[in-house]
Amino acid sequence: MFPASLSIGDGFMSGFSKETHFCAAQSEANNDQVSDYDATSVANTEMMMMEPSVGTRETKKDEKKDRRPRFAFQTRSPVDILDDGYRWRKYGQKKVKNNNYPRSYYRCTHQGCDVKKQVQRLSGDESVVVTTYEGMHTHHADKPSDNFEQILNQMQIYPLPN
DNA sequence: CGGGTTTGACCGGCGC
DNA sequence: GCGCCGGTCAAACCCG
Repeated sequence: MFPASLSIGDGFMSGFSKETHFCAAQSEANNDQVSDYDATSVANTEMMMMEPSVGTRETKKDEKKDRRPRFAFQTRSPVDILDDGYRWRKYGQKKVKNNNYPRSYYRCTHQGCDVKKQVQRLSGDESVVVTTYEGMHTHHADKPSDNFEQILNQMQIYPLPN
């Protein structure tokens, strides 16, 4: 399972700084009570979270504010839209190199919350969806809590430098 | 009508 | 400087 994640690694990390750390964890989203969305047909989720790239690029005039946490996790799911309890507005879709499938860009619609995420499906393995979160939510999800939200919450407690 | 998607244009960084 | 590449804008469009 992880050879796969490595191969896609340089694929979807192309937009990130080269030396972004990331460690891996596994979680199993078992959903006995399916609520109202069929995006819960998630078999298992291999997630890796990356630390906010520390001091890697100071090329421009010292931008100290741009270090926002980024998490990426990949999910084996037939659908692209993983409903995590937040409301997203799509603001772009691009085809990236080395991938037949487009990458979608979403932004959190909550006011004052500029969390972004991008969703990309693997070209080699179309059953895997890579979701990348960028930034922290300044509010609570408006959907009732499920596995997803709890996972995200735990991830976002992670310490920030500064 | 209000909010979310679609889609090509636009833009900035980077490598040559 | 130019062109590629990834990310964003925004106008049109869609849909409840």
